[in-house]
Amino acid sequence: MALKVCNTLSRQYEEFVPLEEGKVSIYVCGITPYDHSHIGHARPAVFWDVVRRYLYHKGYNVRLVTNFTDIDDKLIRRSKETGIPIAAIAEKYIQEYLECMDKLGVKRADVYPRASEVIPEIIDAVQALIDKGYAYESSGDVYFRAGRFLDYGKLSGRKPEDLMPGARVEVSELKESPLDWALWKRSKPGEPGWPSPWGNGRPGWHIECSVMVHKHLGPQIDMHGGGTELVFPHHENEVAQAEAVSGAEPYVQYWVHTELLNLEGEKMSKSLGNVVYLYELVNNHDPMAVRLYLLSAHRRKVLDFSGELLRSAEKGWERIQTGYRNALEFLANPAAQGLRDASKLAEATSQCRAAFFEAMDNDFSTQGALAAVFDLITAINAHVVPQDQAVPDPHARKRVAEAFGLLVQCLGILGLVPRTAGPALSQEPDLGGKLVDILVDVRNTARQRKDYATADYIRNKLAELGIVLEDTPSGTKVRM
RNA sequence: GGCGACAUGGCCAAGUGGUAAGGCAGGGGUCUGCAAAACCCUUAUCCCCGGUUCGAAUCCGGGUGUCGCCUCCA
Repeated sequence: MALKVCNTLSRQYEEFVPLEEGKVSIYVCGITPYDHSHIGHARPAVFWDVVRRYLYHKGYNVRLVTNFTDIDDKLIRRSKETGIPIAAIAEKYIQEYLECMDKLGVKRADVYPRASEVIPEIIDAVQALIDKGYAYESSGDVYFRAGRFLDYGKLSGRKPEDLMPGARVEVSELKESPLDWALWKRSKPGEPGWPSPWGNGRPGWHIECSVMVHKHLGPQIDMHGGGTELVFPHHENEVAQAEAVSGAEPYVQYWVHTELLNLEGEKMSKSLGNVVYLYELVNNHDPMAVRLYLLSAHRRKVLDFSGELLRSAEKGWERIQTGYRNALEFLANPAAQGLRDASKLAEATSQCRAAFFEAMDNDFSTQGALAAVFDLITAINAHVVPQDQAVPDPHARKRVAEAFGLLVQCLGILGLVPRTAGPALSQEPDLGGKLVDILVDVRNTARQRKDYATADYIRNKLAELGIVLEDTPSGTKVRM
């Protein structure tokens, strides 16, 4: 099967062929750590984590680089307001971001370069652009001459002449043209700066990414990601800078953008006060349910966030885990030798396998892949039944192992990790587990006496503590 | 003003020409002391109007609507 990717540059689905066989280089624009990360930041992170896992599954050696913009106007402003050094602010929010990513099951990137670490490389790139006539110095600032780059506008589909009228571009007498952008900014008093051939200054925003890509991945890369709002001007400018410096074209083979995430229909904005912070979300909800929610729509569609949608994902995630446990318990029990219909389970397994990989190959359609997972769960639950309802079958264990193996593989690619806490607390030697076991015993004794008032009381009280009791033909199950 | 995306059942969401995946919610059943979980059954002709085609949610044209970008932003 061939992987197809919808490329922002061509606006078409293209078969994925890496520059170098067996290797994939990916750069994804990261965050500016001047405040708490919000749910929107998690979308590209989770999406690219899945891409990375899938490419790995397909046998590629994947190298992923994501930056932190730790020099920026917002950080400078924040530092002035609070009196806290820029580096300390950045460090705090970078750590918080990484902790949230860990909880969401996002694997760490191979490199997390920071703008402040590549100042020499940035100065070299800016100098190279000046030398080639693509940039000019003006009162201590250095600007990129947009008009000089003939392909300017090819990524975003904009023509330079369209951008002039009505556009709210920054007007500056220092620029030759309103379209030009700053590669290097002279530091004002009190602002951080680094010595350069043009005086004390700091890098403009766009240049850091091109430089980091070049430094960590080379002049040309396979995939570049980020939110759609970055297509113009950020990525457009990046292309111009990178190709002007290196002469290598295309800078990026596949531009893969993720759509934005809205909050109850509106753009998240601090001024509106409708921001959902990631650390709160991840601490108050099962991070895996959050992850499932983030994967519930294709990356190129706007995703809306609401409590209702999160609850929906939480229920769905519980369902997946129930099926997972169901198969696991069967396999853990050597006496289990029967299924409702072993051949149907086998058939369903192979259909789900095909559907899952077809969806993933189709521009990483995680929602389609999830549909296959849910179908697999349904098949497992329908056929892995209590043994008194099962039909003994010599292939039963093999069939369940296949289905479970596929489930583990699919969840692994999607990065969804079921709770590993055993199905029964009795397997855990801690005091709490033992106490619950005693209560379950007491309750079952009461049930035998038909003392349902006592039985329900115990069940309800445990439920209040988040401990769920389920009576099944094979005994009472305990779930946390 | 320019560029672009999207409009599918109560909510969310697939579908890249052949007769509508999946999740949540709802209804009916099975199971259960009752629950829970699970399983089975059940709810759509795809914004509107034209056109192309044997055949379109899927292609083309025109409307209407929602949203995003063009200024910091995942």
